[in-house]
Amino acid sequence: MNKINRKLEYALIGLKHMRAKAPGELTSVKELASAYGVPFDAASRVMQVLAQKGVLISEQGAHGGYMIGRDLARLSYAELSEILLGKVAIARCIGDSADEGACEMRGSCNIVTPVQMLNRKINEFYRGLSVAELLGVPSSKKKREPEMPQQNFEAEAEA
Amino acid sequence: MNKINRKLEYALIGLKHMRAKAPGELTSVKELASAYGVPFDAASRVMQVLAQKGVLISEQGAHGGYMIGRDLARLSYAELSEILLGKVAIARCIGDSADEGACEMRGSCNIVTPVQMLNRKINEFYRGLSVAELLGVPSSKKKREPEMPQQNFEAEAEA
DNA sequence: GTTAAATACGATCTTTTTTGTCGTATTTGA
DNA sequence: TCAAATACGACAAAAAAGATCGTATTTAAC
Repeated sequence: MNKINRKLEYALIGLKHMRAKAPGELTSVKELASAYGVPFDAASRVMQVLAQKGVLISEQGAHGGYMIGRDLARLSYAELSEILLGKVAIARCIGDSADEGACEMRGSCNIVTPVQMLNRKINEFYRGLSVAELLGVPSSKKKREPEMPQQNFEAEAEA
Repeated sequence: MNKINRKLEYALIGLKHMRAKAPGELTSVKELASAYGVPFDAASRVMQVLAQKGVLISEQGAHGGYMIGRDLARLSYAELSEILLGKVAIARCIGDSADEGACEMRGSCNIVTPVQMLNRKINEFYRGLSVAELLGVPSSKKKREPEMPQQNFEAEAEA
């Protein structure tokens, strides 16, 4: 669950759109659909999930809509991804505890450790990347370019 | 194409297995299938592709098989992934030139830049990570004592 | 109060992607 | 000549992703 899929796209599109608005101003899904061509139902579902998790705040009824409910500088890309797609797992053998035994080759697999390490590195990177940063800080603030955790696969193995 | 899928798994499993062998010693797909439970046909095709690209060297005929054909320290994970899955693309709008216009939302999309930035970072990371490193360098830490018995199939499994 | 516009959400259908299998040809050592 | 291996195109099955439908609920405006 690593690739940016439609859910994640719709989330980012919506968040970027809403971030440009005045505080308290709402955005309807219809607005997103007509502005970006995203499918109404699918995008709607994504916003609902984000609202459940507090990333967005929803107002029901006529003139309802969504607005940003959390400081995006304190929302990591990892967290956003987890909300929509579940834990960041670069392969089957990683997954949530539910899928833990998903791979039938466990036990005879000789690459469990490498895969786990790679997954950990990706995770660290995603966790250190805020959604605000990803979307591009609109103000004049200096943007910190987060780097992938560099090399040292062996060195950090026991960290 | 970012996630480790079966193709990449079979490739890594095979490479790790072959790396433990003496120079010139061949590994048949049948051997991989019985040792790790990987499906013969699927794994076979992966090895064929790797052989076409010079990562492996194939010997046909009876007693044939594959052996490593390139220094894995100079083969990046990015390159391996590209051979099997095409260019590393974290979203549709990135892809190979063929898929370039794959996303119908281009033109109205407000997150092209963020997605490209993220893709670039991932790419850099994958490009700086060698397959040797990923599989765990069997050097300093795990230096093998002078020539243990060679048929160490089971010994390789590290799960 | 009725209506219109919006979110809420379960269920299902469709499409796409991934994965595995089959059939056949070719190579090569014994 | 046979057996064991790679080579490879074509197809089938399975899984995942994505979109849509139906209905309920909320709320502002009239």
